[in-house]
Amino acid sequence: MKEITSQQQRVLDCIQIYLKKTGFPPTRADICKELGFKSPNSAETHLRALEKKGFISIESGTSRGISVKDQNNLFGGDEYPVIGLVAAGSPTLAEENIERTINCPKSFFESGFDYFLKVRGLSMKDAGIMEDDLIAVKKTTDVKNGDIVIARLDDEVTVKFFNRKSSNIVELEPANEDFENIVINLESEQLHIEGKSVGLLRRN
Amino acid sequence: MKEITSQQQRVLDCIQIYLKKTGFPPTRADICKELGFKSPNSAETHLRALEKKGFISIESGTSRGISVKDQNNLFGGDEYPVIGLVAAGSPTLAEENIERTINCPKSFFESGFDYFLKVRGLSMKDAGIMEDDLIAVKKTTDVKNGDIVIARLDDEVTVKFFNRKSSNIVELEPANEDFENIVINLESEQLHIEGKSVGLLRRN
DNA sequence: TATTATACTGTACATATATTCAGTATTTTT
DNA sequence: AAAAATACTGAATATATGTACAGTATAATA
Repeated sequence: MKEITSQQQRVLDCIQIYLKKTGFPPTRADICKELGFKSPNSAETHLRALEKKGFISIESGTSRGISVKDQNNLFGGDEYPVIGLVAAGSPTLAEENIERTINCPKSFFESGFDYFLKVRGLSMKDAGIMEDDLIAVKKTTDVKNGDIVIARLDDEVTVKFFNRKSSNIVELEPANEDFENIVINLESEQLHIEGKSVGLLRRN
Repeated sequence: MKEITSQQQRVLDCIQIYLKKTGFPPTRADICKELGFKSPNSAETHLRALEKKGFISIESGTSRGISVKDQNNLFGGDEYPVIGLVAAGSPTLAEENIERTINCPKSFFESGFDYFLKVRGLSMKDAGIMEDDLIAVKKTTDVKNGDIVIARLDDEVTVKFFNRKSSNIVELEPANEDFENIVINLESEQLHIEGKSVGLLRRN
């Protein structure tokens, strides 16, 4: 980041104050009005200088297309996708699978996570996981017995307790007596671990 | 704040995401592009509806003159206290009752909320509320039958389903067959509704 | 000394953008 | 049953806005 001149600093301050007050960036004319310039080109040249020095970026041809580069990332929030637990197909992050996104601090769930998975059915109800709950999923294949995992068998995606019985046998256990354990022989069947649950979010 | 429709929510989300990504609000055309509308008037009417309902404000004659009202602003979170569900005494926000705080976007749970309550016991397990879960509590006495309420009887604080049987009789119903309904005669006993659950947060 | 950066005024114009009007259709409320 | 709200398409237009061009002047740099 290069040195900034006092006038450029005034323009940068002006942009930030305007943003805070109105919620959107100023036009060239707005900056002129605020700082007493009489030509929009005064603002323009300052903006170009600020862009060149890396303080802002300007979207060409776009009204109010100024964005201040954030060196002070205060909230560290992020948009996390919500993915529907489709019966067939893996819960990829492809756009067609994303129902919506949720803004949530990065460190909201202890180990960090990658996306929310919307739960279908009640197979884990005794673990307190109900229909339409959002499970915070961390993408990993490093799971231990007792972990709640997101597993894929062929094209079926399911949320269950993970339990490795032996080197070749894995059991996926529901938390609902109406459902049966799923026993998988890794020699004859393919089991894909998408990730594990690191938290849960429910909105009434 | 009036009710928002699902399409209006999509538009509101779109604005927030666009803002986060670019640093400035979208135009009508931008919204159309994002959401697949074919006429800028589709975005316009949604924006007017959102303005009328108080979710955004629009500066007339101003390009990208959309600002999201603070109470809906997903960015810039707040610290919310976590209160232990002590067996005796009401869950006040007094400092000695606050275990810790959690940074969380203001409108993380739809209706807004005031604090997190840490759950003790399993009396609501069939409603998917487990030990150590954090219930997002909105302070209100305006509760309907079927709501999950935080109620105080003498010095005992409890989380239960609310069910008004008649003008004088209220039942507090657990979601666990090992527990009994609590029947309260409002003429002889004091029932204090601290608030209701608007969401739940679990961290593994 | 020539060149580049800074710091402006002023005019002009293409286009980005808000916004109105005219329709159609469905759902919700009164 | 009527009215209002929701949810769009499509076309048209006034204006808000970015941006280029033509100048002037001073300070910093090579």
